This record gives sequence, structure tokens and C-alpha cells, in this order.
Amino acid sequence: MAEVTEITKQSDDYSKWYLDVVRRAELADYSPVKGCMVIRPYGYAIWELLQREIDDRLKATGHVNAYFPLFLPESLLMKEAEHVEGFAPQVAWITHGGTEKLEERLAVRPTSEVIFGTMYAKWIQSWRDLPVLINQWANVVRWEKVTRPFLRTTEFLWQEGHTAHETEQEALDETLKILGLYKDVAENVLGMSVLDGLKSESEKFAGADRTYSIEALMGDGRALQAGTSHLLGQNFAKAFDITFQARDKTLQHVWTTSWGVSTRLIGGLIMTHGDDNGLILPPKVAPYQVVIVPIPKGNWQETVLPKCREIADTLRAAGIRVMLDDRDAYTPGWKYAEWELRGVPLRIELGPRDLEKNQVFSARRDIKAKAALPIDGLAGAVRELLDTIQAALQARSRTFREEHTMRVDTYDAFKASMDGRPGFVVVPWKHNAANEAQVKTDTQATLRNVPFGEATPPAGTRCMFSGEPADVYAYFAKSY
RNA sequence: CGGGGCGUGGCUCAGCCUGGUAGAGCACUCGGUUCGGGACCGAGGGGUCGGAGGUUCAAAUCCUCUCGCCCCGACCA
Repeated sequence: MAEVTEITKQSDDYSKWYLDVVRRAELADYSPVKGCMVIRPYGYAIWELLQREIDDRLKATGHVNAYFPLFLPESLLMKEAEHVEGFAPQVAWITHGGTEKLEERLAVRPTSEVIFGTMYAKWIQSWRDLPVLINQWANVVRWEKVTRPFLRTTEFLWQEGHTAHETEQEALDETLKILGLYKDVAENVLGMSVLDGLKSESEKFAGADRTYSIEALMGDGRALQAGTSHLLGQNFAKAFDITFQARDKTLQHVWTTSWGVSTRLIGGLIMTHGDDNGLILPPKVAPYQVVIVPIPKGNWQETVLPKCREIADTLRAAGIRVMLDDRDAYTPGWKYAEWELRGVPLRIELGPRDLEKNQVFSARRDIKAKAALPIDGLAGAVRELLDTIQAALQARSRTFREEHTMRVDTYDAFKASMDGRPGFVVVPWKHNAANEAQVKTDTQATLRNVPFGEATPPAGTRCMFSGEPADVYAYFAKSY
């Protein structure tokens, strides 16, 4: 099984490390547009692999894709009171079309509940039309004050699902089903261990009844909200007049949900697995799962290189994504460092010595393990190694999260343990928005969520802050 | 938006205090020798110092304004 390696980096340098990896691995670059980044081909290839994993799962659960407009008339955005209030500070506005001033300003979508709501009101008449399960892949814009590549950018790419249901229970089932889907993708595709649970009232989405999230823990001990799924209740249905005639002939409002994950996941990926040599990609989202580096010695172009091509073809035929790095301008050592920086999970070296023995030399990116592999049956061995790496990264992430989760019972102990960036601190808690705000003021820590897997406090357990009987065990952390 | 820091070839930075007309390492181009953990030798190309204004015979250097980036706070996927 996987060996567990600590990947903590100095918090002071962590941000620099992160930005360095993003740029040097050619994932993204700053653009002339403030707060906006260019996702470079290598970074986009990761996004495409991730998209496919998510999209396949959504389609398998009955969802379909569509595309809704980028611009939202101001009047639409104003319809749901809490929603407007929540998003107003972050909206970018279009005021002119060509040279003419618009009669009504257009918002560049920060999220699309209002346009989905508007269209659903037109499309839904009867209980027979339900459920409506539509997803869209799109860009959205939120005018953030502070930005950081992938984690928070002014414009970002995401997937947003918007569904309408006959009953609250159905809507809740959908909300939870999607959260489970996100957890599945985060853990089994990205190898990023997450806590799935319920957000507090003060952290929930503007306009939702309830918000659920998956929360990951980054290498510097800060939490990252990696995906959210909202039970919107009838709030938007009432604001947009989305009604249907029910089985009992009465006219009722639908129950809606919305949910999304974004390119932020790539930021999470980097900070979950990266080390001092750069990125480490789990095989499932690695644009190149294997890089083959020929050792250019003697007449290698006639001997080693053809064998490398043959191996590349064999691996590709087995469905493995392969890069054959036959550039002769760089030495093997340079290539090793380069592809490690870019996170390729497995490297295969082939030189004259290997050729004689009918073997290749392999090196794992996640741990410094090298091994000779016979060329016969190589595809199978590589497949197995990739699976091992995928599992090892996932296990390491889980272990890291568990080791950086501590439990305390009193506010003094809480404050003491929140010094620095310890990871998650779990406390008995009685829900109270004002107390939550005070905790944040005192310690910078926020209530990330209450995980489903967490037990209910036994009777008599006191809230660490108020001393009242505790409702739950809440997970606090400093976050991105 | 508040506090702090920084903008000099593609990258990292020196030079600024004590003005005199731009440097280093890496990267890049060409030739050659190399290549099992970021090779070496030789020859080259590339910047007017974030932007604007001012002081001065003379500004990367001094002054004013401005833009951008980074860090720390308040807001967020």
C-alpha cells in the first residue's frame, strides 16, 4: 500500500510556491485583464479530463446539457431578494451597446438561477413535465477584490446545474445526489479527500434554504470549498412564478436546486498533491500519464528511438496517454525535472542498457521509486502502476486531512489550536450566526461545514462557544 | 477598500541612498562536443529601466501623480 509522505510547506512560502507551480508547469498565465487568467493548453487539458468525468456522471443520472445567455437584465436579477443582496457587490454591468446607453443595464452572469428560473416558468406546466434536470458548462464573472489563479478569478469556468422538482423531498434527494457525485469526483478522480456536509446558515448560498458543500484541506492547512449543492426550496419558484398543476389538480410551485463546481478544483488539485518539485497529477486527470524519455547515446536514433516509438504505440493502444519526449535539444536530466514539474505520474526511461535487457526503467512521480519493467507485458504493468499511484495519492490526501484534524471542547482551547493554520478544528457547536461571526473575528476561522459522517453530540455536550447544549460537531478552519 | 512591499531584456534580480546615458545569472539563436538527474565550449540576438508629468546641462536613480502586481486584513466557488 501507499507510503505516506508529509507534504507540508512553510505557510510563508506556500503562496509563492503555488503561483510558481501554476506558471512554471504552464497551467495558466496572467493576462492583461485584471483578475483574469489565461488557462494554457496544459491546464485546459486537465480541465477537459475533469469535465468529461463530471459530464459522464451527470448524464448517467439523467441530466442533460443546454446553454443559457451570458447577460441577465437587471430586473431579473432583482427578483429574488436574498439573491440580489448576496451577489450585488460582485456583479459586472454592461451599460452600453455600441455607442448607445442601454435602457436597462445587463448583468454579466455571476450565476444563472434567474435566467433558468425565467425559462423554467415558461416550460413547466404540469407535474408530468417534472423533474427538469439541466446542466450547463459556462463561464461566469464575479468582481472579486482579491484574485488568485484558479482559486479565485474574475471570470471562471464551471458547470452549473439547475433542476426543478415536484416535491421538496425530490429536490433534497437531488441536492444530496449531486453532492455525492462531487465527492466521488473529488476523491476518486482528483484523489482529493473531502468532507461532505451541511453549511451553516451564514455560509449558505444567497437565496437557498440549505447549502451543502465538499471541503478539502490544502497542503498549508487551509480549507477549500471545492463544490456546493443548494436546496433552493420554493424561493426562486415563487420569485419567478414557476408553477405546475399537481397530481391532485392544485397549482403549486416547483422545488428547485442548483449546484456547481469550477476550475477552482484545479487549484485544489495543485495544492492537494504538489510538492517541492512541482505538480503531481493523479493519472485520471493527467494529460500525459506516462512520459517516455529516450537516453540519447551512440546511435540511439536507430536503436533506442524506434523502440520508444513502438512502446508509445503499444501503450496508446492500451488507452494510456503517452508523451514521447524525443527532443534532442534537452538532456535526459533536464527532461526528468521538466516532466516532474508538470506532474506526469509515471516516467519511462529507455537507454542502450535497457534495450539489451529488453526492459525499461520506470520512475513514479508521487514517491521516489524507480524500477525496471520488462518490455513484454509493459502496458499491463503500466496500467497497474497508474492505478497504484491514483490510489496512493488519494490515500495520502485522506491521511493528511485526518492528521490535520483535531478536536477541542472549549473556546480557549479552540483559539489556542487556531494559531497558525492547523487544518480542521472540530468542536461541539450550537448554531448561532452571531457567535460564528465572533469566532471569525477572533480567530479568522470559519465554520466550513457539518459533515454527514460526523456523530451527533451526546446529550449534555456543551457548545464550545456559548456553553448551551450543542447541536452538532462543527468543522472550523481558515479557508481560501 | 485599509496597512505594508515591489515594478529594470522571457524569468530571477543587482544598480537607485551619494544623478553622468544599463548589468549579472538563467532562458533564447547559431556551430560543435555531449546526454542514465536540470551538460560544456565558442559566437550571437534582445531592455531606455510600469506610465505620465516635473526638477536638472544631464534622470533607472530626485519630486508629484497614476497604473499594475504581491503579502496582511474586510468580501467570495
